[in-house]
Amino acid sequence: MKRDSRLSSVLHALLHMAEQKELMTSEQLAICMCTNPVVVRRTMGLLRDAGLVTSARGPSGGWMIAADLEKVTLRDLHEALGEPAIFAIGNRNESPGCLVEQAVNAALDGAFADAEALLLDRFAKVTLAKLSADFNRRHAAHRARS
Amino acid sequence: MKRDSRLSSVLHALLHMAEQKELMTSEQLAICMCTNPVVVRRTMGLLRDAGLVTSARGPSGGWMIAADLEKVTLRDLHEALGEPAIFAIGNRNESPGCLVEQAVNAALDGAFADAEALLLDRFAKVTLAKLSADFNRRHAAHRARS
DNA sequence: CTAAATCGTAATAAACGAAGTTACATGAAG
DNA sequence: CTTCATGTAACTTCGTTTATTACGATTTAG
Repeated sequence: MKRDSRLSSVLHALLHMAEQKELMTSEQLAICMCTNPVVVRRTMGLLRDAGLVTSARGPSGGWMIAADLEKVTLRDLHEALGEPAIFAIGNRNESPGCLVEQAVNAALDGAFADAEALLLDRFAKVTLAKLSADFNRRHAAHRARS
Repeated sequence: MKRDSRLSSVLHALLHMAEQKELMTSEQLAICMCTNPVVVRRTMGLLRDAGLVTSARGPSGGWMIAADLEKVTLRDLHEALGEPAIFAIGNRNESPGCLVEQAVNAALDGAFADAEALLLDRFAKVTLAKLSADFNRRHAAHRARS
């Protein structure tokens, strides 16, 4: 099953943007996200709609973070992306009248709901600022080694 | 995103098999799983490899549950199906050398691992016997209403 | 005002995986 | 031996996601 890696991708982009604190074009972001400019605009456009970044057109245009790094969490990003489905496994739900199916669905749905709640809770606890700090820690360690 | 509903499907099939305690052919199971016989053999074959069901060829052949309903859990079924990916969201993991990516992955991986552990734990607590009992409860309630 | 750079977005193509289908081989029952 | 059912390989179909193309809209520089 193919995974949706947009959350991972926009995090990558946002941290890069946080580092250099300047406008970055879709083209530049496309390179660091291993994709192409149109896909970047499509994805970053969702973040813009959520007020997390701003975009500017024309020469010297590009993308910039518009929110407080301390306040933006992974959950905010997940929501900005349209809350894509979390699970790759799910119910069949093709015969809702079947009592067997109802019993099966009841058992599975409860477990999935709990796991989803846990995941979203974890997401809500990670801010961009924490990730940025983590990156800087790694960066310092990396420089110290070399 | 398209979901893998095989776990749901085989549960449906197994509960039907548990009800009638007789051999069921791939054709019969295909009908109650809303699919076709070849897909049933493919999927049930995985359960057979795990020792959960047996198959018999020839006239009067078919599929039968081979394990104790009290002992088989959803987790066993999940494993028998090859432990398919649980999450539809994941890391990009295309530039493992990038320190930004490492920071992002570390944050996401921890959250996913915990949610997965919770889900599998819940799966391990649901036996086929419990599901069957739940079905019978619903069945009784349904008959009482009509 | 014009030219160049950049985003915005629709339309289309390509890629991929899952499921469905066909075909035929294998084995068991009577 | 004939029939019925599974076993499995090969192929096709389908749906979704991502990539690409194309062009419009907007902004800056000179």
